[in-house]
Amino acid sequence: MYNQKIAAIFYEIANMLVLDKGVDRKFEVLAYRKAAQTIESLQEDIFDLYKKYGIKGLMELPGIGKSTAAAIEEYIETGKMAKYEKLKKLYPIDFLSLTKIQGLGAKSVFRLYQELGIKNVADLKEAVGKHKISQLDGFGEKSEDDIAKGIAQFESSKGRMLLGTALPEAEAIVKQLRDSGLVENAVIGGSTRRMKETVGDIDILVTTEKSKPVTDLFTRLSGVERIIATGPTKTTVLLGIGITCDMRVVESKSFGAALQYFTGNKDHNVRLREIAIKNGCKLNEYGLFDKRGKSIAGKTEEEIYEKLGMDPMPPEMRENRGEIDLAIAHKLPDLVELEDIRGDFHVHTDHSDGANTLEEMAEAAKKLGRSYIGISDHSKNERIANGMDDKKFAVHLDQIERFQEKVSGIKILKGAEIDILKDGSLDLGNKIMDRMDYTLASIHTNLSMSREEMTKRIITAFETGYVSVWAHPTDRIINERPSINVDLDKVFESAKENNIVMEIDALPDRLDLNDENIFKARKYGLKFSIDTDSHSTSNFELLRYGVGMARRGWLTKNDVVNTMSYDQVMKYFKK
DNA sequence: GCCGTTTTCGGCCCGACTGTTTTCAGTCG
Repeated sequence: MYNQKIAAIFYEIANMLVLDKGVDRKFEVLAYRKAAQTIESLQEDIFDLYKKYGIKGLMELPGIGKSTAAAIEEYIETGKMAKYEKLKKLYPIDFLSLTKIQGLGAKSVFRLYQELGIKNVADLKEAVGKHKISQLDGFGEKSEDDIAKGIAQFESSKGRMLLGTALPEAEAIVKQLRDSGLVENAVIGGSTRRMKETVGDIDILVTTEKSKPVTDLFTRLSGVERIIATGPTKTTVLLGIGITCDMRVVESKSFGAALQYFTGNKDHNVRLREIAIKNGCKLNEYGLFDKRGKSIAGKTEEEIYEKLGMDPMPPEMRENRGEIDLAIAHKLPDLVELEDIRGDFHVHTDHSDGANTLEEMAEAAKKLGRSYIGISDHSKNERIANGMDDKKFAVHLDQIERFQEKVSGIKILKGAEIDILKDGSLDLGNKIMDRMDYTLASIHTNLSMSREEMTKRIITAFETGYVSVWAHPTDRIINERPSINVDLDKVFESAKENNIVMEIDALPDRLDLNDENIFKARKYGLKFSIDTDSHSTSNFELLRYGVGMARRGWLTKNDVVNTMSYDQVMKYFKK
């Protein structure tokens, strides 16, 4: 993939342009950062995009214009980018790593290079060890100490944290603040509130009259490792789990404006502020203000959006992906909610690799209010997961049938998670599959096939007529394993023809399909099922992460199969 | 350098905290 390489080069160019004296290149710097962000978060390979649609295709990406598109072309065609090479000769410094150290930006990094010849993190570490930094003008003991801590954090950090780790941590912090009785309001903001699959830091917003005691409490919470910055309205700490947490304090008359602002994302907020300016107003975290500086909204998020001439929207939509235009046109979708989900099709028992029995799983699901679950244990190809062959499945299905008869308060569907083998055939015989109410099909082996082979493999499986749901479609594991290489457009087309449901696997390290692919699949008119992929009774609780992802993909209740009743679902799969 | 239902030129979001300073530039979100 060229994406990360090109993004890194653009970030480096931005860092180096910051240092250009004479003209103010502030906006050029911003432009390169924006371009880098776009490419960094692009789901498809920029190489493919360029080969397919050329330079024009590149220019359709947000923040990519004539110059940056030409630079990308140059890099793909020649392996080099002249502008970058030229700047790098002037500044032979690893800005990318060095600026990741808390408190260091391009300008400080450059000064360290000029004064001490520091080019990379190893050099910096050595200089800190010899106490050379505190001797420089403009740096003191504190700076050196902060840099030392920053290096330690840089070295131990593993990038962005899973939402499944960050959200419970954020909830625990909010609970402690609320329980203290010192706050009127304490809520989660930021990417955690938007249910983004990974989180860079945790944002907490508080309203209180007692800023000082709340700040003191916050900095002394058990999860706090050290204080990075603290003032009357903003405090930043490093948490023991390895990410920073910001707490902002505002008055209650600004609560909505602040929550809106700290929820983001950045691009969404920039657009809102632009709209405010066009209306002769000003929007910041304290409120929406008219020409004379009089506050016209701020107490709630809803009134901010309404005064800006649009419908309020759920946090999960706020990514500047067209939601603002829909809100202005009063055409926002009514997103699916956790309470809408009535069942779960992806459930394992101890008959394959689950930790609990069929009875225990059913009981746990019933307790959480699910009205049905589909049991989907592994097929034989998954030896490591205790996968069953046709014969064992026959016994397994018998057991489910007997259980179906005696259990009350919840319905059980007979299914399986069947491997899609290398040639696209399914891992169980038609006869045993005929006994099932539905099937999940998924890929667990031979993950690194070529794009053409993989696409063909999956479509072949779809065309067997025995696949109800495509489970964890892209097979990525966040921060660990990339997606399979597959032409999703072709696969979605085939799924539509063969009436196959796309799964949104709710496991926090999978979240597969993800929001962007859900977006894409939705355009093909596909249906979805939000499943927990439960391997133990406690996993059912993870459903909210899948629902978050579905909402980020703008799904409504109608798009999601497991919002249907048991009878409707049985009818749906029979079809 | 990017972008356009106010613009193909002239804008580009806005504020908090820090360290090392005597008023602010740098960094961050």
